[in-house]
Amino acid sequence: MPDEPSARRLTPLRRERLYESLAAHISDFIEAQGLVGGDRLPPERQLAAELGVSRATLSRALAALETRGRIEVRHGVGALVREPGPAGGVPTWEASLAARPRSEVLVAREAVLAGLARTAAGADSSLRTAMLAPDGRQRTFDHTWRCVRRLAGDGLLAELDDALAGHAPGPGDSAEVHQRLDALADAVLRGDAAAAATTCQGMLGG
Amino acid sequence: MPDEPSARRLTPLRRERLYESLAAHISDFIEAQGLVGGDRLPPERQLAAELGVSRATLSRALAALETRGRIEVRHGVGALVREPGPAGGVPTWEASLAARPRSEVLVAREAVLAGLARTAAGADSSLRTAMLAPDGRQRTFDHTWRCVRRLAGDGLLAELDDALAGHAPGPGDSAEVHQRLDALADAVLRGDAAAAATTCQGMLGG
DNA sequence: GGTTGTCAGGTGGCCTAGCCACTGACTATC
DNA sequence: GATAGTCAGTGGCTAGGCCACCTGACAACC
Repeated sequence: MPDEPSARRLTPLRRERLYESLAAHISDFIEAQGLVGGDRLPPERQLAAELGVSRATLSRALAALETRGRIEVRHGVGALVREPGPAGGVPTWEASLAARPRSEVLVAREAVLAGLARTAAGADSSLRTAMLAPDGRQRTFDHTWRCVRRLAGDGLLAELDDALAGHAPGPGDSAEVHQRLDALADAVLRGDAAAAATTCQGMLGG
Repeated sequence: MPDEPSARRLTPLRRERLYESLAAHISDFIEAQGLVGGDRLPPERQLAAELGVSRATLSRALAALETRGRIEVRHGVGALVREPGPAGGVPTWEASLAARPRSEVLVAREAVLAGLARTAAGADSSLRTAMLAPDGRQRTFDHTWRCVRRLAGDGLLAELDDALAGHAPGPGDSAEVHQRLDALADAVLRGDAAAAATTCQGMLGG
């Protein structure tokens, strides 16, 4: 099948919804008027009339602006322009983590570790056995941890772990760590969620 | 102006809009039904009728889910579940949390809770006694939790808790929760970090 | 004078009802 | 077989309305 004429193919023309253009328009309006944090936008009824749209559509545009952090809509009060937070806008993982001392990141990751271990202990029994059987188990943090992560799936905790791992390295290969890893693996293997979580506590911070 | 009674000051009680709860509800529904990328949600009219809300409100909930990247709404087609991909750009707290089903947020917050409880148990002994003495202790989740949070300080875990709390409410006031809260408070009071953390496990998810 | 209670006006939240625009599949037609 | 027309189902948007909420002013009370 020839698929090369993509160069001449028309793009699907991503139709923009009215309330989305409206949101952009209002955002421009905020800037043009020089409105700053705390200033109030005109009431919905008036704004809708001036813009020539229904109040429902305008309201959706405002809701969109709110989820983007540009304004704050309060029942009985109105739509308030929001001061762009530190580093302009919505906080990102990176910004938050970079601003914290590593000790805090370690504590946080430890908590995430415990949560993941707990989740892993609740995974399917045969899966746990296949991945963590005592024989052939490698006692490095990275290996054991990969197994636990695999068992725990890729939920929000996993995403957190990824983000945190970039700002705080795992432990080394000391005898104490090995002991902990064995205990962790055994607890997960047994399906003992509480024990698995407890084992993780203090694993990184010493 | 005296400003010290901040301890007794009530929180503004962030009211949740119907369409926001609805969005969370639908997100749960997607997960419960095991819908994956490309699957279609029921049409708006039917969904609205089943959920007992107006179509306008339901539509707003879907719009919210769309801006968060959980679904894609196409005119004339329907609402399609989106595969949770990297989805471009720097990940923000909001985007990451909103794109996840509430169950995952609960699990994550539980892990954070355990970490904070553990930290609180390591706080200064006199502080712990002052805040969590058995007499005069209020057994609501919010109150006990505020004390633990205060004891744990405002590190990265606290920031995480704030972010997560916005996307998954705490537990109610059942007898089982009260029992857990008592156990938690006692563990923190004793300075038993492991017990404090263990008590938190399963507190939110049941 | 300061405090407290009341109330009306303005605001957003949500609803009902409906029309319009878009999409996709089906069906004649050539 | 390919094409064009048709149609049912879908989301987009509008109009008008009621309700819950917040605020500020004002009156009543200490």
